[in-house]
Amino acid sequence: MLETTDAQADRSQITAPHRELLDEVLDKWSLQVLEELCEQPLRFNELRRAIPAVTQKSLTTTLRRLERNGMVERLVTSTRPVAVEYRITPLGTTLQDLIDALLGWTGANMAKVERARERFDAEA
Amino acid sequence: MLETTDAQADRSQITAPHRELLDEVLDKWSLQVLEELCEQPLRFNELRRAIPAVTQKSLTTTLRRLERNGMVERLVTSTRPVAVEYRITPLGTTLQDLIDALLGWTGANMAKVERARERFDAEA
DNA sequence: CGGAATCCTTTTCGATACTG
DNA sequence: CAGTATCGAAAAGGATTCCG
Repeated sequence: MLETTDAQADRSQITAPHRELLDEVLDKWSLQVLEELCEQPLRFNELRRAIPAVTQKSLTTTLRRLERNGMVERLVTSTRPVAVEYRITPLGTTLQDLIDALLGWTGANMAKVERARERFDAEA
Repeated sequence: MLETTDAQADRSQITAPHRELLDEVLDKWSLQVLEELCEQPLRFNELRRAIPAVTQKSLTTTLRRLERNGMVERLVTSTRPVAVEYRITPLGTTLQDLIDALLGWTGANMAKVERARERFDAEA
């Protein structure tokens, strides 16, 4: 049978909200921010230093989105110059294994990918 | 000690090429294309129909990138109107478990994320 | 059928300046 | 310190037209 059963079909039946969530949580900067915060809570400028390539604007956007999605929480200490600490939430930690798996995958397959790229670029 | 050992540090020591690869392979359309091709080889217009929201331009770009990275292969049959079939490569299939895990994660946590969003939007 | 080429609109982005 | 506001440049995306 070529037709899938209902039980088989549900794997490809991913709804748009699910994909949008992955987009928000797995993008370039989110991934790096989550990596850092999984290790330890950090303040805004500590994150900037930990991820040198990120601009202040992008970091703000990324943190707001992660906060909105419940991945990180923002703790404000009302001292003289305010101190803002970002830390991973329990929900955020559920992503850690997946992120590790993704990074593990790149580590394991990067060489093959680069050879594929060379082949592709060569024939063009 | 706050300093990480060399052994601990390598988890966060992800190089830029690794992240770029994830960006190319996990983006919005790539994810859906890989899902489809993991199930069965498809032709260009079959993919368009399987992913109604994608434009011809975006699909072309996505397929070229996946092909360049060795995730899919492009098979041209020189019939009268050419037939082009796309199929997942062995390297591409190594991503399937990760994609399934990602989709599983969204399924398991989507409700929590939506509640987090409501809380966040409410206090704003 | 499977695109490439073009045009145009729309996000996105970095840089800069300013604020509590 | 931790942002917001603004502006211009750059990149991405959609619609349309054309081609082997």
